[in-house]
Amino acid sequence: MTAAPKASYHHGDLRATLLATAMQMLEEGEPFSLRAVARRAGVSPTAPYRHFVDRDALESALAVEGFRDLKVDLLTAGIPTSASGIGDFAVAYVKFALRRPAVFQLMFGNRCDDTNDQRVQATTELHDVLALVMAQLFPTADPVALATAGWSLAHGLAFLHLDGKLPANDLEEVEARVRAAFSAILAVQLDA
Amino acid sequence: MTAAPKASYHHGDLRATLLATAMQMLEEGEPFSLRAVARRAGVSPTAPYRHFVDRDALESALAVEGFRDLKVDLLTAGIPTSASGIGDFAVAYVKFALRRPAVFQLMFGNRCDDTNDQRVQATTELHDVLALVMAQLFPTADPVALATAGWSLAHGLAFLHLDGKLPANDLEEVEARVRAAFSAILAVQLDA
DNA sequence: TGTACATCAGTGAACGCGCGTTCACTGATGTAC
DNA sequence: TGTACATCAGTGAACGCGCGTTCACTGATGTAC
Repeated sequence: MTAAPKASYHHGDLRATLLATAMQMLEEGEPFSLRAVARRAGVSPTAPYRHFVDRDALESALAVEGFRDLKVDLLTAGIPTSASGIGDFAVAYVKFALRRPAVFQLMFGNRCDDTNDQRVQATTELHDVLALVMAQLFPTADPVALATAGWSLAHGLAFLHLDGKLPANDLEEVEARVRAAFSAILAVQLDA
Repeated sequence: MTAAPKASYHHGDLRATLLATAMQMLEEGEPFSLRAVARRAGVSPTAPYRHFVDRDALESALAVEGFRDLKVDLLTAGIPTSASGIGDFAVAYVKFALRRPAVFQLMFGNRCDDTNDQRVQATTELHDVLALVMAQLFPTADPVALATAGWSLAHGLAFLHLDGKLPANDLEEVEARVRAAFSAILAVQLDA
């Protein structure tokens, strides 16, 4: 599985190995640290500094990978072409969060004030795509507000499940709850 | 401001002082640790162990305080009696999160599998209240699903703002976005 | 093609840090007679 | 009311931990002549 494009230097491709190792640790729920990643990659504690300026740089690179993967998951679920399609989209989002909680945390659970941070860029991109989708689905509504709402709803469901505040026994239960939440709120009939 | 009900023992009421100090630190964004709290309270690093079995016990007590305060904030905003009232409720929720991010994190950003954990109890209570509210507002809908949706939407908005994924310059901007999100999604007209 | 040199990926020892927690203690407070 | 004692809140030294990061290094690889 370790793709070694050209076994050139000492290790081969330590940068890629470190990223893969770190991602694996995140997925296994192991506590994450530069030293721990190096240890697991079978390399000295300081070797990562040849490839990442500091711990934050590694984290950032992992977050970028996470955003790439999330994008793939969402596109695989399919761009919504109907109101019910939004449910599939949201389910894909929440499932990603539950399958890779530590990665999701890394992607979203950080201040990242820096406007140049790729994490902020990636979320902006997601928001924009959602707005386009909403504009097509509901031509009469405010697409940006709808995009914010849809995203926030999925995001809230993801985090509440992640943190055990909405208890569920299995993934199907979660999926059903996500769909129910979206259809319930979209179906609301306002009185006056 | 330090209420000393009866100056009885050595300190007076160290437990309360520790809680207040810790809460203050959280609100100031200071890194939180047992030692740091003790230091700031002017007491030896081990004194807290007379009142909290371990670090987690202190955290838990702080979270409980947080939930009490959040409840007060929400009730002050007023139980919604109309669809637009939901917006006020959500605004109060998000404002709490932005005003006291570290406390909010402590309350929600934790696994807490333990069913007896007061954090889980508090969230269940919140969910139940919301379901009652929804049942009164929209008698024909599924109140539990609507409660989940409303809560998740507010929760998502809170965390996305907290983590800088929905940039805003001031509180008013956030408030406007929250209201817009709620009214946009509640106003959606489904086609078929 | 062969040799001398430069590069730079990875090493290993060491630093200072703050943490949670233990332990035996001390000394102020509360209580029994 | 006064004294002897028990309680137990807070102390202070010490532990082991893993962390991020620095530094001078070494030795394999790539390159220029």
